[in-house]
Amino acid sequence: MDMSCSIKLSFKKQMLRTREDAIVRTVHRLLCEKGFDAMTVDEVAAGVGIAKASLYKHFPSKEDLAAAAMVGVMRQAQAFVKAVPAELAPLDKLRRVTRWTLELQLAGDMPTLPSHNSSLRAVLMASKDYMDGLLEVSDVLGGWIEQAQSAGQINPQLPAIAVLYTLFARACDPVLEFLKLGGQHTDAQIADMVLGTCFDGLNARS
Amino acid sequence: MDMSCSIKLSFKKQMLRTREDAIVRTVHRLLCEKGFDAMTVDEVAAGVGIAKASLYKHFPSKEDLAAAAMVGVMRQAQAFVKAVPAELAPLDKLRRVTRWTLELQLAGDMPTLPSHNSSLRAVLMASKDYMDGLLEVSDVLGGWIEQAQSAGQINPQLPAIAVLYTLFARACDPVLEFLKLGGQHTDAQIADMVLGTCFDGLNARS
DNA sequence: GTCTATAATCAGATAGAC
DNA sequence: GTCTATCTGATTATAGAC
Repeated sequence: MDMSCSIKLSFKKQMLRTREDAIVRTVHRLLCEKGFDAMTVDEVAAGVGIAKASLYKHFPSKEDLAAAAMVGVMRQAQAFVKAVPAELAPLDKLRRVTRWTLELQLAGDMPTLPSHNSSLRAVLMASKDYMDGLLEVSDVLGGWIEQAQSAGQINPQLPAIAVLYTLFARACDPVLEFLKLGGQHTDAQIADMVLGTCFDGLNARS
Repeated sequence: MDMSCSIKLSFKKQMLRTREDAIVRTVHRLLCEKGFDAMTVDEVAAGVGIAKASLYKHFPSKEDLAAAAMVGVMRQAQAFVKAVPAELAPLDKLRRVTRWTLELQLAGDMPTLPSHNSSLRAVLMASKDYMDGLLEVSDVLGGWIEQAQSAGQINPQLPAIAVLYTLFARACDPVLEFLKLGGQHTDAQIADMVLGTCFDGLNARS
């Protein structure tokens, strides 16, 4: 008897979800194109094709808009990490994930956030979805790092956390952008150089 | 006969110079503490102890304030590079300069600018003092890089410009900040780790 | 050149009708 | 939930007296 009602509700929910997906996609695109600071809420509204006030019915602040987009990025990362072939050596797993972040940036598909914005950090850290993803990715990578160190593939004298941060930092490495602007190398060459520098260093191998 | 006049002028100029030095010092401090975006012109005026309108008699814009501070940083860099002992191996010269930038950051003495701000970039690139310093530092480092590559100390397969960018990027490496926040290591240890990772890579040496 | 006071602008967020 | 219209606060920059 109330089937029509439940169908209506589900339909409404689906519409809501679709609308919010459209918002998040626009936010993601703008974060990739110009970064958090340069992105305005007006632009987001215009990009989605709705009024700014409507945006605020879905997300309470600009920071929450960005956080929603970052949850999507983190989900992508979780999916990629899970799909890394288990039979690879730990070092090769780390290289694959790192290369993936480099390629995302080179393709213009990596959002850039200001690392010193405290209100943004607060919202990100208050997001359970984001933090769960970040922690899971960190755990998996951390395990690979320790395995690689035990196997003598990664310098065992480095604290694992330092290795983890160094890999995370590749996801916003300004070297990529500068080399790309130079126009002297293909994206693949740039990725190879930065990946090589990260793992092998600048020194010539002895 | 007009000696008193020329003395007065010189005195005035000296006062002007002193005042502008005070402004630049305050700007430098605020750029180190909070970065360009978070720094407001009101804060600069309050820090110097003068009215905001007076600031604008000395510098035409916020960007020019930052540029003046960056000229000072660039002069420091030029002086440091010049003082590197000529008898060192090229690789060791590069390591010294890189370590110096790491220590500046760890000491909280490195200004942070938003790399995507176009108006700021325009003002910086229009500053002859800044660009001259940047070019000279780049030239000297570039020479050392090529020497180190010829001597087989730095990977000769890497384009020199990629090496240069990689070293410049250490001057704003977020890994330093994260490791410092962790509180598990001293500044010296952090500098050692990042310097080692930069030149030797994450891999265990074969 | 320095000040007080104010302009001008921009962007995040909200009120209230529908 | 969506809209138009507006508020609010922050911030860069300037006018004009002294």
